[in-house]
Amino acid sequence: MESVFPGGVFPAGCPSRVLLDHVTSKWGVLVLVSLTDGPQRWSDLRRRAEGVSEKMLAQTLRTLEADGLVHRDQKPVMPPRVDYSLTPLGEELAEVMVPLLRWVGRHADDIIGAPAC
Amino acid sequence: MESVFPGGVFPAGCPSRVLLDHVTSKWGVLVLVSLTDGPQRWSDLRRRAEGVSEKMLAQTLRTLEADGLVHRDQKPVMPPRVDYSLTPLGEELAEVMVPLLRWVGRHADDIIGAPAC
DNA sequence: CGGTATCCTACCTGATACTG
DNA sequence: CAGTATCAGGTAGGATACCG
Repeated sequence: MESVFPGGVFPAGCPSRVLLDHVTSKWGVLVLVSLTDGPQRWSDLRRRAEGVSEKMLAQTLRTLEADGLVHRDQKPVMPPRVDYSLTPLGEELAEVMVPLLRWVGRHADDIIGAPAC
Repeated sequence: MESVFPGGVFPAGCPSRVLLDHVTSKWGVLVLVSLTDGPQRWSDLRRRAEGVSEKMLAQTLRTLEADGLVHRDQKPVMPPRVDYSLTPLGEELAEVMVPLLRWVGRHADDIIGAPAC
């Protein structure tokens, strides 16, 4: 592979580092990829991103929403109904993220040494 | 995009989650991508993954080496010389990681709101 | 040069309770 | 249902000093 990031990857404190931290965060990855299956509700995401706490799901969604990657659609009904979905920008990101997740899924058992999953 | 991970992304506690945490860790990403430019020494990596502490660089390299993604080549000379490089598996991973980094680099300024970088 | 060892802090996590 | 608030506890990560 030819040189991709000559002279350092990203400067520290650079916007790229901040965005990278957002999208590669433990729950950011799982939420983004989960949303590739289409709009989902809070409770869907809690179930599909298994293990996420309410606190971290809220925090993650707020960050991704502020970054313009996730859209929050709240219906003014009772009981409340909120749908989360990828924005066009988020879809674009997901397209480069999914291959990474697929690769991890394919090789994880070999690399880590599957403790029954 | 069609359904990619129906019924949840990865089960919690699954090897995929562990490997995902390794390769999407703050410094894991930077080290892996930095090594796409070829073998590099400890001091190179410290400089190119700007901001990494010695502790975290050591920890990150040990994890990636244990996962078979990074190769450590120590020459028995004085002063010591150690070269780190990607294994074939690591190269494969880098190929799906680099598009993500490129995307982040392209959009970071728009999304985060560049504070002079 | 290429690391350990030590300490310390910040954030993540988990549990519980409460609200529109 | 879809969150927010609070607090205790653990762990990832950072700063510093030292070593072969």
